[in-house]
Amino acid sequence: MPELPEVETVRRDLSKKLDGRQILKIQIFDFKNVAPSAAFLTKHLPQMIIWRLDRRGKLLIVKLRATNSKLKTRLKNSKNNLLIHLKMTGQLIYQEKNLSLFGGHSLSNKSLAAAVGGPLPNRFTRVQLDLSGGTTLFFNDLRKFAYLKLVDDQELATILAKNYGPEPLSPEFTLDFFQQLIKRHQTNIKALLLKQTAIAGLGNIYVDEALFLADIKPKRRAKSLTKQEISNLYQAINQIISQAIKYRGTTFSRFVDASGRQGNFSQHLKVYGRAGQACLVCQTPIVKIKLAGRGTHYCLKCQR
DNA sequence: GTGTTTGTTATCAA
DNA sequence: CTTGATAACAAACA
Repeated sequence: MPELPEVETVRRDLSKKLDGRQILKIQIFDFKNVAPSAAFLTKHLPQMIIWRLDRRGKLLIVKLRATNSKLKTRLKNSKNNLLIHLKMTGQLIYQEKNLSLFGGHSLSNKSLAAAVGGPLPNRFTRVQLDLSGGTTLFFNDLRKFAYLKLVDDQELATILAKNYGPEPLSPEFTLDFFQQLIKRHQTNIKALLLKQTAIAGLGNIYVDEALFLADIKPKRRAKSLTKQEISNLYQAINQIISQAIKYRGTTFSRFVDASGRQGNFSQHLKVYGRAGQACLVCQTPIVKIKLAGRGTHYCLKCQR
């Protein structure tokens, strides 16, 4: 379940590998979640150059540019932003020329094979991009939720403005903003933190972790939080997100980085996935309930 | 066969 | 109009 830290890990990895590379060929094996259409991408992506990778919340933005001036003119107001959303089980895996991740070299191991699904391309590969220098980018997705969408600058601006609130660690995410956001909502605090239009980037894992760190029960009405609690939660969110980025994200089911490796933050999780196990602070068993339609983990004693 | 997993959107109610 | 709550989607796994 890639959330902000996982997408940021992929963005940083891929940025080093992809910046300046040319797209030579695109093969689309699954057409369902490709926009505007598979035919459009197949026609327009080849020859484009990847010049930068951006991210907004959980959305990865591949900035493209044309290779020659003729093409540039034609594409001036054209679709040169490739949006990639990994949703639940999407993966972007980069492979060097003649160097399979499974070819018996050092990275090859069982957990890697399990998370990726075997040598690439495999049955989970939805799109394959052949790039300059003999390199390849595989877009894998077990469940078909993840998508690719090619848009122009105008569409991109609209999408970002409409769907994404400020994100943790950004200048826009101030304590003042956070206090006002929380005060004007009646819903439970977990549902609010999950809402991307309110705050972009948090998902189920980091919401549970941040609420534990701030000693706040997920079911609490947002409005009922005291000024001190809001401040604690604000700090908890920033701390969890920056730690998770530092540890290259959390692998719970299938997240892998651009080299197919799992994230290291899993071992730092304090409540997510620990139902029935002792709270690391007070030893009370962690409970699991359903809230906002999601599995929700918390400590009955620590979180009020 | 059943229940579980979650990011996001659709839908409906107030 | 906004806000809130819930179902639905997808596919594999225990």
